[in-house]
Formats: sequence, C-alpha cells, structure tokens
Amino acid sequence: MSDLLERLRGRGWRMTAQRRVVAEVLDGEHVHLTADEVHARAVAKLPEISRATVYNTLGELVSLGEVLEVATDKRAKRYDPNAHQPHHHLVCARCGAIRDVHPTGNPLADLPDSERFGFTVSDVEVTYRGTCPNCASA
Amino acid sequence: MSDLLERLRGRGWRMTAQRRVVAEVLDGEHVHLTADEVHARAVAKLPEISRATVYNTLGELVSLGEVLEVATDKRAKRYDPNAHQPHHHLVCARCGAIRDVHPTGNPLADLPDSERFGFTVSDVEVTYRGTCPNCASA
DNA sequence: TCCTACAATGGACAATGTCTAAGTCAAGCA
DNA sequence: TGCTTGACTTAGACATTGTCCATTGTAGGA
Ligand SMILES: [Mn+2]
Ligand SMILES: [Mn+2]
Ligand SMILES: [Zn+2]
Ligand SMILES: [Zn+2]
Repeated sequence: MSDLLERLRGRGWRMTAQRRVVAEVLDGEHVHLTADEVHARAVAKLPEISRATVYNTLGELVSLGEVLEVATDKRAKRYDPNAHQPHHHLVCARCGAIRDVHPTGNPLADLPDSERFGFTVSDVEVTYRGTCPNCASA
Repeated sequence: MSDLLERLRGRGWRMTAQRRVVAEVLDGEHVHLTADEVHARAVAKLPEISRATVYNTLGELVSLGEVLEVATDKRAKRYDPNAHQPHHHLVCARCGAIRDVHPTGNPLADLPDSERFGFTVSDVEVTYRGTCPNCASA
C-alpha cells in the first residue's frame, strides 16, 4: 500500500492529499467498495474532498491497472484493489457480501474455438452467486 | 415466441397491448437489449407505451423466469429472452457486441469447498471478454 | 354490457456517473 | 526559499438509468 503510493509516485503520479486518501481507503484487506462508499470514507479523513475527485482518482487507478472495476451487483460499480492476484467473486444474493475466490482450472480453456466466433478472447470473469452463512441462518 | 405469450396467458398473466409488444420485442433471435432499447422498439409498434410500463413488464418477465437480467457491461442491465437454455456470454470490449456461448465443463465444480466460505452456491455467471472480428480488422 | 381489480401513464424523485469553468497547489527550478 | 505553471480539485449542472405514486384506463369475468 505504501507500496501502492510508491509505485504511483514512481510512475510520475502527482501526489496530492486527495489521492493519498483515496489510496489509503482502498488499502489493506480486500474490499469491494462503491465510489460513494470510497467517498464517504475519504471524507472522514479529508472532509473537503469532492465526489468528482473520487471518481477521477478511481478512474485513474483503474487505467493504471492498480484497481479493478467489478460489476457483481447490478447497481454501482465496485472498486477492487486486489488487482495483482487474479481471482473471481462469490456474492451473497441476499445481503450482497462479496468474497474473493480462486477456482481450480482455467475457464478460458473451457471455451472451445467453435464457441469463440472469431473473437480474440483475453479475459474471463466468473461470479458465483448463493447465500452466505449469515443470511442462511437468519 | 407465441410460445411465450401462451405460457404467460396460461399462468394467469393479464394480456394487454403493452405486454404483448414487449414480449414481441424480446422474441426471436437471441437479443440482449437494455430497457431503453426495448422501450424504443416497443414505441415503434405502440407509440404511447410508457417507460414505466416497459420497466414493470421486464421486471415481471424476470420474476416469472422468462427473461434473464445480465450485467455484461457496467452501464444498463440487459434483458435476455434466452432463459430456458443455460449459457454464458462473450463480449467485445470495444463495441459491446454480445454472443451467447456454451463452455464445456461445469464451473460450479471448479469451486472447491474450501473456497465456499460456508456459502450455499446456487449459480455461476461467466463473462468472456475480448475483441470481435469486426473490431479486430478495423 | 358492466364492474372492478389490475395495469398503464406521466412525471416527480432517486441513484449513479460525467463534465466544465474557475480556483488551487505540487513540484521543478532560479 | 520562493516563483511559475500545468496539472489537480471543486461545486454544481447535467446525463443516464431506474423507481415510485396518484390518476386514468381497461381486460376479462359476472
Ligand atoms: Mn476481489
Ligand atoms: Mn444470452
Ligand atoms: Zn448474505
Ligand atoms: Zn467489437
């Protein structure tokens, strides 16, 4: 994470209080926050930060490959700082909880040429859906 | 897709001009339209149909299991009438073109118990991303 | 044909995201 | 250290997508 800040600085990223705060919010354990959630947490550390800056900064982090956009629910995009370890997601249909998961096998290999229709396939996203233990017991 | 209309009528669905038009728009080849695209095509057949009715009808078709919601792009939801044949999607990252695909193997079996975190996993969505032949040649 | 419960309408409202003009400041340089 | 400047931030307007509600209309049964 200071890793992240270091990497960004090394790539010529101009460091501002706002960008530092956004990076700090995404730091640490594997979170999957919406832009507004990132903004709310950023405001707690830097009250004057604007929504536009949060959106801009998230967009830049995505372009730089430091953060992934995931669309696990069908509402707001979520921002995933776990960009350097390929993984997929397990989502609770009831409460929206998200876990990172690592399935065995390579789903890309499961798509035969006859099912590629001339596309160059470069990536695959897998979203498992179900009910989390919390919601199951309630 | 008069099949669809028959099934719906059989389930006690009150048939109106608006609902018929929405069902007709979704009929036929495998389309993946946004709600606004469905509305635009519906208006061509029934100019006075409202946006709210299109949203309501799509929501009902989803509840009835006759249409699937898919979130292949990160903007509007898309509505998929190919609900009775399990399949996944291949999306062009450039132009957004969507194809139905049928990978081999069962991705559910690729998620070991140790990666389920106590969830009851009931469903999996796979989205392949790449470049379509059109966009590749351009 | 008439009734009435269910459906459609239009418009307000909400949530999410994008854009711009004007002000501010990080970082390099004298 | 103190300028200079281009990049960054801000507030708020605007756009897109989706939801809600009060009113009006109508499908389908009696
Ligand atoms: Mn993740
Ligand atoms: Mn499909
Ligand atoms: Zn849950
Ligand atoms: Zn394409």
